[in-house]
Amino acid sequence: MAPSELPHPGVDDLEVGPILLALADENRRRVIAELAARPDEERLCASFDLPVSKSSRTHHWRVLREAGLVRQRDAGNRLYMRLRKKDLDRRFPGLIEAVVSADRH
Amino acid sequence: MAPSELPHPGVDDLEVGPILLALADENRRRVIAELAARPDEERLCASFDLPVSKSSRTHHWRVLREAGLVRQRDAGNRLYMRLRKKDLDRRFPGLIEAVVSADRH
DNA sequence: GACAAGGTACGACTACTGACGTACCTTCCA
DNA sequence: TGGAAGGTACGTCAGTAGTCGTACCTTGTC
Repeated sequence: MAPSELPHPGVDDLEVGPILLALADENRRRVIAELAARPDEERLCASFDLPVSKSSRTHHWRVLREAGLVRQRDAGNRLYMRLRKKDLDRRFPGLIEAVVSADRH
Repeated sequence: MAPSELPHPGVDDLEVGPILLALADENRRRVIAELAARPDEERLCASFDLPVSKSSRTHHWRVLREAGLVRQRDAGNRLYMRLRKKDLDRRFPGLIEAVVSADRH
Protein backbone atom coordinates (compact mmCIF):
# COMPACT_ATOMS: atom_id res chain seq x y z
CA MET A 1 0.00 0.00 0.00
CA ALA A 2 1.07 3.55 -0.62
CA PRO A 3 2.50 5.33 2.42
CA SER A 4 -0.55 6.82 4.10
CA GLU A 5 -0.47 10.50 4.83
CA LEU A 6 -0.41 11.27 8.51
CA PRO A 7 -2.71 14.08 9.69
CA HIS A 8 -0.84 17.32 10.37
CA PRO A 9 -2.36 20.62 11.48
CA GLY A 10 -1.93 23.51 9.05
CA VAL A 11 0.28 26.46 9.87
CA ASP A 12 -2.69 28.63 10.74
CA ASP A 13 -4.17 25.99 12.98
CA LEU A 14 -1.21 25.88 15.34
CA GLU A 15 -2.16 26.72 18.92
CA VAL A 16 0.01 27.72 21.81
CA GLY A 17 -1.77 25.60 24.39
CA PRO A 18 -1.18 22.18 22.81
CA ILE A 19 2.36 23.17 21.89
CA LEU A 20 3.25 24.12 25.45
CA LEU A 21 1.54 21.01 26.74
CA ALA A 22 3.58 18.89 24.33
CA LEU A 23 6.77 20.63 25.38
CA ALA A 24 6.00 20.22 29.07
CA ASP A 25 6.98 16.57 28.86
CA GLU A 26 10.67 15.95 29.29
CA ASN A 27 10.91 13.11 26.80
CA ARG A 28 9.24 15.11 24.08
CA ARG A 29 11.30 18.16 24.90
CA ARG A 30 14.39 16.07 24.43
CA VAL A 31 13.24 15.00 20.99
CA ILE A 32 12.52 18.58 20.00
CA ALA A 33 15.88 19.71 21.32
CA GLU A 34 17.70 17.10 19.26
CA LEU A 35 15.72 18.01 16.17
CA ALA A 36 16.34 21.70 16.76
CA ALA A 37 20.07 21.08 16.87
CA ARG A 38 19.89 20.19 13.18
CA PRO A 39 16.69 21.78 11.93
CA ASP A 40 17.09 20.71 8.31
CA GLU A 41 17.76 17.11 9.09
CA GLU A 42 15.09 14.49 8.83
CA ARG A 43 15.53 11.91 11.54
CA LEU A 44 14.46 8.36 11.94
CA CYS A 45 12.07 8.08 14.86
CA ALA A 46 13.79 4.91 15.98
CA SER A 47 17.02 6.84 16.41
CA PHE A 48 15.77 8.62 19.51
CA ASP A 49 16.78 7.00 22.72
CA LEU A 50 13.78 7.43 25.01
CA PRO A 51 13.47 5.45 28.24
CA VAL A 52 9.94 4.28 27.45
CA SER A 53 8.29 1.40 25.69
CA LYS A 54 7.59 1.19 21.97
CA SER A 55 3.92 1.98 22.40
CA SER A 56 4.67 4.97 24.61
CA ARG A 57 6.97 6.31 21.94
CA THR A 58 4.20 6.05 19.38
CA HIS A 59 2.06 8.05 21.77
CA HIS A 60 4.69 10.80 22.02
CA TRP A 61 5.13 10.94 18.25
CA ARG A 62 1.45 11.53 17.92
CA VAL A 63 1.36 14.29 20.53
CA LEU A 64 4.22 16.07 18.81
CA ARG A 65 2.64 15.72 15.41
CA GLU A 66 -0.85 16.77 16.45
CA ALA A 67 0.53 19.81 18.27
CA GLY A 68 2.23 20.75 15.01
CA LEU A 69 5.75 20.59 16.33
CA VAL A 70 6.99 17.99 13.89
CA ARG A 71 6.19 16.74 10.44
CA GLN A 72 6.28 13.00 10.01
CA ARG A 73 6.87 11.03 6.88
CA ASP A 74 5.77 7.46 6.66
CA ALA A 75 8.31 5.44 4.69
CA GLY A 76 6.64 2.10 4.79
CA ASN A 77 8.04 0.34 7.77
CA ARG A 78 9.91 3.37 9.03
CA LEU A 79 8.90 6.75 10.28
CA TYR A 80 10.88 9.92 9.73
CA MET A 81 10.45 13.12 11.67
CA ARG A 82 11.43 16.70 11.08
CA LEU A 83 10.97 19.84 13.16
CA ARG A 84 8.48 22.28 11.61
CA LYS A 85 10.88 25.09 12.26
CA LYS A 86 9.69 27.52 9.62
CA ASP A 87 6.04 27.13 10.55
CA LEU A 88 6.77 27.46 14.24
CA ASP A 89 9.08 30.43 13.84
CA ARG A 90 6.53 32.20 11.73
CA ARG A 91 3.68 31.68 14.12
CA PHE A 92 5.55 31.79 17.43
CA PRO A 93 8.83 33.62 16.93
CA GLY A 94 11.49 32.70 19.43
CA LEU A 95 9.42 30.13 21.24
CA ILE A 96 11.20 26.96 20.21
CA GLU A 97 14.59 28.53 20.61
CA ALA A 98 13.70 29.79 24.09
CA VAL A 99 12.41 26.41 25.22
CA VAL A 100 15.36 24.50 23.82
CA SER A 101 17.91 26.84 25.31
CA ALA A 102 16.01 26.88 28.60
CA ASP A 103 16.57 23.17 28.85
CA ARG A 104 20.31 23.65 28.62
CA HIS A 105 20.09 25.17 32.13
CA MET B 1 -1.52 37.34 62.85
CA ALA B 2 1.48 38.30 60.77
CA PRO B 3 1.07 37.72 57.04
CA SER B 4 2.29 34.18 56.52
CA GLU B 5 4.99 33.72 53.94
CA LEU B 6 3.87 31.69 50.99
CA PRO B 7 6.28 29.04 49.70
CA HIS B 8 8.13 30.13 46.56
CA PRO B 9 10.78 28.16 44.69
CA GLY B 10 14.22 29.76 44.57
CA VAL B 11 15.65 31.09 41.34
CA ASP B 12 17.89 28.08 40.94
CA ASP B 13 15.05 25.68 41.56
CA LEU B 14 13.01 26.86 38.60
CA GLU B 15 12.31 24.08 36.12
CA VAL B 16 11.15 24.28 32.54
CA GLY B 17 8.67 21.42 32.78
CA PRO B 18 6.39 22.86 35.46
CA ILE B 19 6.63 26.29 33.89
CA LEU B 20 5.48 25.07 30.49
CA LEU B 21 2.79 22.99 32.15
CA ALA B 22 1.56 26.06 34.01
CA LEU B 23 1.58 28.11 30.82
CA ALA B 24 -0.27 25.43 28.88
CA ASP B 25 -3.49 26.48 30.59
CA GLU B 26 -5.27 29.34 28.88
CA ASN B 27 -6.51 31.00 32.05
CA ARG B 28 -3.08 31.04 33.60
CA ARG B 29 -1.51 32.22 30.38
CA ARG B 30 -3.92 35.12 30.40
CA VAL B 31 -2.85 36.08 33.90
CA ILE B 32 0.80 35.93 32.94
CA ALA B 33 0.16 37.98 29.82
CA GLU B 34 -1.55 40.69 31.83
CA LEU B 35 1.23 40.72 34.38
CA ALA B 36 3.85 40.82 31.64
CA ALA B 37 2.22 43.87 30.14
CA ARG B 38 3.26 45.81 33.27
CA PRO B 39 6.10 43.78 34.75
CA ASP B 40 6.82 46.13 37.63
CA GLU B 41 3.26 46.37 38.76
CA GLU B 42 1.97 44.36 41.67
CA ARG B 43 -1.57 43.31 41.02
CA LEU B 44 -4.43 42.31 43.22
CA CYS B 45 -5.36 38.71 42.51
CA ALA B 46 -9.02 39.63 42.67
CA SER B 47 -8.52 42.03 39.79
CA PHE B 48 -8.15 39.22 37.27
CA ASP B 49 -11.33 38.34 35.47
CA LEU B 50 -11.21 34.57 35.09
CA PRO B 51 -14.32 32.61 34.12
CA VAL B 52 -13.91 30.13 36.97
CA SER B 53 -14.99 29.83 40.55
CA LYS B 54 -13.19 31.30 43.54
CA SER B 55 -11.71 27.97 44.56
CA SER B 56 -10.50 27.28 41.04
CA ARG B 57 -8.75 30.61 41.04
CA THR B 58 -6.97 29.72 44.23
CA HIS B 59 -5.84 26.55 42.48
CA HIS B 60 -4.41 28.51 39.55
CA TRP B 61 -2.62 30.96 41.84
CA ARG B 62 -0.94 28.04 43.49
CA VAL B 63 0.14 26.45 40.22
CA LEU B 64 1.63 29.74 39.04
CA ARG B 65 3.41 30.30 42.34
CA GLU B 66 4.77 26.78 42.67
CA ALA B 67 6.06 26.85 39.11
CA GLY B 68 7.90 30.03 40.04
CA LEU B 69 6.13 32.25 37.54
CA VAL B 70 4.77 34.70 40.07
CA ARG B 71 5.60 35.97 43.50
CA GLN B 72 2.67 36.40 45.83
CA ARG B 73 2.36 38.68 48.78
CA ASP B 74 -0.20 38.00 51.45
CA ALA B 75 -1.65 41.28 52.71
CA GLY B 76 -4.04 39.98 55.29
CA ASN B 77 -7.30 39.45 53.51
CA ARG B 78 -5.88 40.27 50.12
CA LEU B 79 -3.37 38.64 47.87
CA TYR B 80 -1.05 40.49 45.56
CA MET B 81 0.80 38.96 42.67
CA ARG B 82 3.77 39.98 40.60
CA LEU B 83 5.54 38.37 37.67
CA ARG B 84 9.01 37.08 38.57
CA LYS B 85 10.34 38.66 35.44
CA LYS B 86 13.96 39.05 36.49
CA ASP B 87 14.25 35.51 37.77
CA LEU B 88 12.57 34.08 34.70
CA ASP B 89 14.56 36.15 32.25
CA ARG B 90 17.78 35.16 33.94
CA ARG B 91 17.03 31.46 33.92
CA PHE B 92 15.02 31.20 30.71
CA PRO B 93 15.85 34.16 28.49
CA GLY B 94 13.14 35.02 26.03
CA LEU B 95 10.74 32.34 27.17
CA ILE B 96 8.07 34.48 28.79
CA GLU B 97 8.20 37.04 26.04
CA ALA B 98 7.88 34.34 23.40
CA VAL B 99 4.90 32.74 25.09
CA VAL B 100 3.12 36.02 25.71
CA SER B 101 3.64 37.27 22.19
CA ALA B 102 2.66 33.87 20.80
CA ASP B 103 -0.72 34.30 22.42
CA ARG B 104 -1.27 37.54 20.56
CA HIS B 105 -1.56 35.38 17.42
C1' DG C 1 8.94 -18.44 2.92
C1' DA C 2 10.47 -17.10 7.45
C1' DC C 3 11.94 -13.89 10.48
C1' DA C 4 13.46 -9.51 12.54
C1' DA C 5 12.79 -4.53 12.98
C1' DG C 6 10.02 -0.49 13.25
C1' DG C 7 5.27 1.21 14.09
C1' DT C 8 0.36 1.23 15.14
C1' DA C 9 -4.04 0.00 17.56
C1' DC C 10 -6.31 -1.19 21.49
C1' DG C 11 -7.34 -1.80 26.14
C1' DA C 12 -5.96 -1.31 30.86
C1' DC C 13 -4.20 0.95 34.79
C1' DT C 14 -2.52 4.82 37.67
C1' DA C 15 -1.97 9.46 38.59
C1' DC C 16 -2.90 13.95 37.99
C1' DT C 17 -5.60 18.10 36.43
C1' DG C 18 -9.20 21.42 36.36
C1' DA C 19 -13.46 22.27 37.89
C1' DC C 20 -16.83 22.78 41.61
C1' DG C 21 -19.39 23.52 46.35
C1' DT C 22 -19.14 24.09 51.06
C1' DA C 23 -17.17 25.57 55.12
C1' DC C 24 -14.18 28.48 57.21
C1' DC C 25 -10.76 32.36 58.10
C1' DT C 26 -9.20 37.28 57.97
C1' DT C 27 -9.76 42.04 57.36
C1' DC C 28 -12.24 46.23 56.34
C1' DC C 29 -16.21 49.13 56.89
C1' DA C 30 -20.86 50.65 57.97
C1' DT D 1 -21.38 44.12 66.16
C1' DG D 2 -22.27 42.76 62.24
C1' DG D 3 -21.84 42.09 57.40
C1' DA D 4 -19.27 41.82 52.92
C1' DA D 5 -15.20 40.79 50.34
C1' DG D 6 -11.13 38.13 49.27
C1' DG D 7 -8.75 33.66 50.03
C1' DT D 8 -7.84 29.01 51.63
C1' DA D 9 -8.79 24.07 52.77
C1' DC D 10 -10.99 20.01 51.80
C1' DG D 11 -13.51 16.59 49.44
C1' DT D 12 -15.41 15.24 45.14
C1' DC D 13 -15.90 14.36 40.39
C1' DA D 14 -14.98 13.82 35.36
C1' DG D 15 -11.60 13.96 32.06
C1' DT D 16 -7.07 13.28 30.45
C1' DA D 17 -1.99 12.00 30.42
C1' DG D 18 1.60 8.73 30.56
C1' DT D 19 2.69 4.17 30.92
C1' DC D 20 2.55 -0.61 29.58
C1' DG D 21 1.59 -5.32 27.26
C1' DT D 22 -0.28 -7.75 23.59
C1' DA D 23 -1.57 -8.37 19.05
C1' DC D 24 -1.01 -7.05 14.58
C1' DC D 25 0.80 -4.79 10.21
C1' DT D 26 4.51 -3.53 6.80
C1' DT D 27 8.94 -3.86 4.86
C1' DG D 28 13.58 -5.56 4.18
C1' DT D 29 16.69 -9.45 4.45
C1' DC D 30 18.37 -14.06 4.91
